Amino acid sequence: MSTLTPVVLFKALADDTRARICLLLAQRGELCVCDLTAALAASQPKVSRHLALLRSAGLLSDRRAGHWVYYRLAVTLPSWVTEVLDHSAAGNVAWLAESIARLPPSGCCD
Amino acid sequence: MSTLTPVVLFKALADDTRARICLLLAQRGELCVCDLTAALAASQPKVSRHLALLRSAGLLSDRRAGHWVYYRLAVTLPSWVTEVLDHSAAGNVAWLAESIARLPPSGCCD
DNA sequence: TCTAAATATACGATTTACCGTATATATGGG
DNA sequence: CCCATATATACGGTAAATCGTATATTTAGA
Repeated sequence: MSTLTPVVLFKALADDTRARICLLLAQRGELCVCDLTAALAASQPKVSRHLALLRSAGLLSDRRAGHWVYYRLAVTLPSWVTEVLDHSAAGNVAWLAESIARLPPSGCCD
Repeated sequence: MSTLTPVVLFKALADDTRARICLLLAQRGELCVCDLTAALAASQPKVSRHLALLRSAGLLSDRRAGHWVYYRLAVTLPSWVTEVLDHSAAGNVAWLAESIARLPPSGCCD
């Protein structure tokens, strides 16, 4: 796990899929892979690959519950990272809404 | 000039040279190309190329004064972008200090 | 223990990003 | 005008990122 310098963070977020995942999680707290796959309208391997990258960058943590794996922002995140994510999410509500609209109303795993 | 979505911003910052330029400017306000070249210990074409990229992304504005060209963060920046830059600069003082240390004490153009 | 569903990884192929070097442009002074 | 300085751009070449497709892994339940 490398140190979370500005460049490391920005590289991690420098992709549409990953930026949306992180801002969605900043807003929603926790989502499972199938929710994210739906929200992003992307293929499952694509989403998984990007989740793995974010996880190994130290940005996300995962939790398995039965068939499903839930992702959230890592709790140990430096405060400046949290600020970056929160302000980015707050300042781009319309942009994020495109993905939120595709989220199953009450989660995909009912 | 494209719209400044999260990904566009993060891509712009996803490079050591560009991240340092932007955070230096967030902290210092205005710097000329030769100052930046010194601070980053990088070649002049390299710095110029990255400055051009940041300028055409709408992040920076430039001002010519005689031989020198001064760069600063664009004044029209959305507030969430300013927040991202300010928090990143504030949360990475030690990382930024490596570059600050190379800045000529009173600017390169005396 | 066999199967189906959810998620993760592997592998090439293609695109994109970055760099060094060379060259162009602009500015002010002699 | 011509020259020196500061800055910008052009051109390949190389490295890195991303993707689609195929396959592996994990889990719960019949």
